[in-house]
Amino acid sequence: MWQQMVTVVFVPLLAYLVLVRMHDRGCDETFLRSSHISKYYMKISKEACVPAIVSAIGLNRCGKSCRLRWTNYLRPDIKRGKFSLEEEETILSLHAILGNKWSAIASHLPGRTDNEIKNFWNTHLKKKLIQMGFDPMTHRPRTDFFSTLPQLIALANLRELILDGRLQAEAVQTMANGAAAAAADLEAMNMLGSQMMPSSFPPTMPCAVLDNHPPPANQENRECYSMAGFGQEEPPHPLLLPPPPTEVSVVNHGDDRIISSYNIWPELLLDNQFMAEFA
DNA sequence: AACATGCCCAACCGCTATAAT
DNA sequence: TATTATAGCGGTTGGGCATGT
Repeated sequence: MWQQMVTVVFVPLLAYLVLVRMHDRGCDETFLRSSHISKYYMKISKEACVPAIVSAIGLNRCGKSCRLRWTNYLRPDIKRGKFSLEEEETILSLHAILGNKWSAIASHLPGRTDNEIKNFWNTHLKKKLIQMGFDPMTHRPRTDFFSTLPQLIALANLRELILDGRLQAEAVQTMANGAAAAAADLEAMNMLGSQMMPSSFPPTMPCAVLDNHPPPANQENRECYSMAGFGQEEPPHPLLLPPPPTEVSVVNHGDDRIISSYNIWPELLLDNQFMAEFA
């Protein structure tokens, strides 16, 4: 009886005290990673023991704070360091499909927390996309005023040069033609943009639905953009687009004969609940 | 050296869903 | 069934640090 109590109650409690205390005093990461005691906390954290522990050791953390600190920082399987190119590409691809579903994205990146991915997105990837001229939410080329600002400034500078008479007549003619074409393109893009996404985005026009499951929002956007013929001349980087529906075949175990096949949105392939029902 | 600025990231906040009582 | 506690999630904040002036 006493032996059981010691094993079940006191050892995990002691382990957690040591873990938190040592970390709060700046214990090194190697200890946390190699230590087997952290696994006890994995068990007890699910059992509402945290508030008792918090009050017992006088930490300035509530249970919730402890849990967050564990999941986002102390957990031994957390991967540290910079994101690799592969991880970056994975995040971009998944974000195109899932949007700001950080936990869903994190589930496909072992060792990375949703918080870490969210921070990486907000501090790096989002800016990167904006600099590249893409809307970070839709992964589509931006059509708003600020995204075309550099081109507008270039046009304004060109006009100044022409008015100053600093350019040769022939060069002026060539550049002016190009500028006029660019301005027409810009105007067309902006007109289309204002028609497609005036105040409410994503657009609400009806789009294709497969197998009674609505397509992901980004896919819906893409369908609508595609129907409007938008962005067809300069397709965005493949990593920025959600992938098309995937064909899934149901095969007979006996003779490998294909019984039937379905088109399923990639987002649903990542959805365990849907796949369980599908199976 | 002192201050300003910008970046990074752990932690916090508020909300919803779920479990326990 | 109603209430309370906890877990999980996404958005946001603020402190520490590096760099620039």
